[in-house]
This record gives sequence, structure tokens and C-alpha cells, in this order.
Amino acid sequence: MSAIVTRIAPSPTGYMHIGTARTALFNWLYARGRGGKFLLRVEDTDKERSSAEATEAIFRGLEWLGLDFDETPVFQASRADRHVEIATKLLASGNAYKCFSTQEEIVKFRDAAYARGSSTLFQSPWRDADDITHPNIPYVIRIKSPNEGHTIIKDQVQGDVKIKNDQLDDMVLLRSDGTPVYMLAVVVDDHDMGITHVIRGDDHLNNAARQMLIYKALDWPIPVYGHLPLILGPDGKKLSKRHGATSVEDYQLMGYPASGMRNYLARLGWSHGNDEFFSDDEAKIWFDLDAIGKSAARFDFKKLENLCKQHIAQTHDDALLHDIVQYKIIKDGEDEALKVSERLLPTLYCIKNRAKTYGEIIEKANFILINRPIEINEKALKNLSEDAILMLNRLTSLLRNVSWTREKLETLSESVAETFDTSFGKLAGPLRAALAGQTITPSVFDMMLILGRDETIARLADITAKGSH
RNA sequence: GGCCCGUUCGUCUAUCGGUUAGGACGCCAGGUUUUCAACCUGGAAAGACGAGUUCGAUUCUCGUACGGGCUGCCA
Repeated sequence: MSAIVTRIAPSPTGYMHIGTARTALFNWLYARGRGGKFLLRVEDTDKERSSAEATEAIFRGLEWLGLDFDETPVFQASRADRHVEIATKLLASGNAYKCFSTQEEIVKFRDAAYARGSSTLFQSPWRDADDITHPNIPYVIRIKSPNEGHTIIKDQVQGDVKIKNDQLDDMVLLRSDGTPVYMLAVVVDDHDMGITHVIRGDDHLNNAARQMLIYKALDWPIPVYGHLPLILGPDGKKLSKRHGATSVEDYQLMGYPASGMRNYLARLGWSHGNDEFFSDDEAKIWFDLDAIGKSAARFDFKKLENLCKQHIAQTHDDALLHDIVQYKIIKDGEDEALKVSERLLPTLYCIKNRAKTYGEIIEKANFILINRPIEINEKALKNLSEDAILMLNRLTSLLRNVSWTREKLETLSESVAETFDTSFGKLAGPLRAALAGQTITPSVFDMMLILGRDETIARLADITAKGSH
């Protein structure tokens, strides 16, 4: 067996669906884990629905997810000549025929078939017609599919799937305007691109049998198939807009790390024993088609968040900062991102193990992003009673001479609280409010260490001065 | 309608004829605590249903129910 070649073949007809992302991931893992190639083909044969914008979304989505592809991407529409060439060849070999039936005739046929409860697959009267009977009107080219026997799809995920050939219609290969249809284009392109493994959504399972007809007619080797179950929304219905996030970009904007997305998406429908949290390298080694589940999986945000939290926690600070800045750029623009880029690094050590998203990191690190005089939000303000300010006052004066280490700061704070006959908890609230202006922050000691003595005292003085008026 | 696929705790899943049916997320209770978190301990929680094969079925077969897909000059 030659080297493995997989592909992701999305159609650019809107945003990039999260299901497409998972399919891409599986193809990527399979190829990358075996020294194979992972290719991209944009299936833009439907000119009506395809857009440049949607194509961009695919590129951006793959890039964000870190699913790098080999070679130059193939645009299916640009290969129309080749598709026509093959259709013509099929026509010449008698495996396809010209069909002159009109849309109206086809609709009529189907309605009648449906009414009498028989197969609605269109049976063209032109299938065996002699050339001399051909009228001089536009026609489509249809494949001549066998009416007897059966086709077995040897699917690596679904197992052997047997389909009777009379269930396979004489599908259109070339439209009446001479443009190729998807069913022909996939086969020709997959063949020409040397695709060895077709891993795709199981909405294509039945299509695989149709496509095999073309492979057989051309005497081309049939690729290994693996049809993936769909991703459902949390309610078990097909994942759609009303579930909220369906596009890859939505998740990017929500601040999830790509590594966490990859981990979660990999676990959605695939498993490796009891392993839940793993790296890309591990996934590449472990991933295999036979461990993919057969049933549709629901999308679970809680699990996604849990995995993201773990990935954030184990990412090195420098890499983490880079990713957060990228997130901030698309979220709020370059200016906001610059501030994050300049100030965030020293805080990451005490924040990254308590955040599920980049947004949460930034929220918790807000104390370092703001400048004096800081605004105190309503919730934080409740901690600044007169008694509390008295305590802060005391603490502030003592902070001037303490050595600026965590240990000393802890001892000092506790002794101040003791002086006021209260617990450290009663001091921590006001202290947090004064330093950050909000209640969601890292430990007060971490904040003091990061801010430094001068800034800490200045922020405290801002409050105590105000309080003494 | 026809054909195809699927069905284990709430969710993602393990199990490849013999297990107290395991793990993870979530949830509940208690503990710890400096906010948000985190952490520790414990707990509840599953084989859709009905037949059959077998000494023995979650596992194999069939049927039913439910869910999904295909059935386009969409992909």
C-alpha cells in the first residue's frame, strides 16, 4: 500500500460548520499519524451558492484549528474540463447516456411513482434509446447504473453496507449546461489527487455506492471509506443555528483554545480507552478508524470547557500569550490586543490554571490592564466599608517597609487583620477591591507581587484618601 | 413511501459472550477556602423494547419503537 492521502472537501456555501472541522481533524490526524498527506479541495461546483467569502472562512478556520494541509488547494470548479472529459469517456464506453427528459417530465414521473408507492428513482426513457432518435435539444449525461445485483461499501466505520443496485439511480453526471455535478467531480478529483482514504460525514454513505459505480466504470481503484456520524446539538437534534454556535469562527470568538477544540472534537465520536485529555501528538499516534463510534454524538459545552481549561493550564506562558493576543485582535482589534500583549505575561502563571477561555483570562487579569485611578465596580464597592478602609489604611502604612515577598506579605496581612480582631478574609475583600476594582481576580498576594510595591501602595492610597474625606 | 445507518449513566464513551457494566464531564452532599476558581472526600446515575441463539447475553440474530441519512440538472 502506498502512502496515505486524505482530504477535506468542504463546499464554500456559508460559514465553516463545526462538523466540517471535525471531519477535517479526523482526516488530518489519520494522515499525520501515518506519514501521509492531508489535502484540501474546495468543492465549488455549485456556482449559485459558492462564495469567495465562504472560501476565506474555510481557510481561516483550518488555520485557526492548526490543521495544516499539504500542496496547493484544489478548486473543483477549475477542473471542469477534466470532469467533462471523463463524462465523455463514460458516454463513449456505454457506461453513460444522454437524457433528454425535461424537469417537468421528471417531476411527473416522481409524483406518479410516489402515489403508487413504488421507487421514486427516475427511470429515463432515453437509457437505451438509439442515437438516431435523439432530438436536437439540451440534454444531461446520466450514468447507466446496473439494475441487478448489489454493491457493498466496505466502510471502516460503519462496517460492510450492502445496497441493492436497483436502489441506485441513473444520476446526472453533466448538467444540461455542460457543467459537472458533484457526484462525478468527487470521484474524478479524489482519483486524480490520489486520495486513498475518504473520511467524511455519513450523509455521504449512500452516495458512496453511487460513486463506486463510477469508479467501476472507469476501472479505477476504490478508496478506503470511513463515514462519520453527525454531530448533534445538545438537544439531540441536528446541530443548527438555533443551538447558537455552529461555525468554527463562533468558537474562536468565544475564546476557546484551538488545542482544546481539537481535543474535544477528537473525543466526539472517537475514543482511545479511557483517555480524555491528550495532546495532538498522542492523538496522531492513537487515532484510527476502527475506534470511531457509529452513532451521532451531541455537542457538550461543559466538556469542551473542561478540556479547554486543562489545555490552557498546561500551555507555556509565551505560547499562551501569543494565542490570547490573536484572540484579542479578532475580538476587539489591534489596539486592545496591544495592551494585552504588553502587560499580560507576568500574570499568566497565577491565572492560567483557573480559566476556561481566553476571555476569562483577560477578565481575571484586568487589574494589570487598567491604570490609576481605577474604577471600582458596584460589587467590589460593597467591600469598602469604613471599617475596611481603616484596615487598609493600617496595612498601607506597613507595606512601605515590608520586604516584598509573598511570605512576608501574607504574614503582614494576617497580623493586620488580627490587630482589628478579625480574620484575613475580612481584609482580603477590601484589599481586592482596592487593587483591582472588581471581585474576580487572582489571589491578592499575586496581585501585589505583580503590581509591585509602588503601584500597590498608590492604589491603596487612592482608596484610603478618598475614605478619610 | 422506498433504501441505508444508528440506540450503554443527563452528556461523551469503555466493554470486542462470563465484569459489583469502568472512566470523563456535569450534577448532588460534605470538607477546605481570599473573590472567581481550584482542590479533597463521598454519592446518585445506563445496556430502548420484545423474541431467538447459547450453559451464559450489553455483546450474536430477527422484529418493534425511536432518532438520523439518502432518495436533486445541491454538496
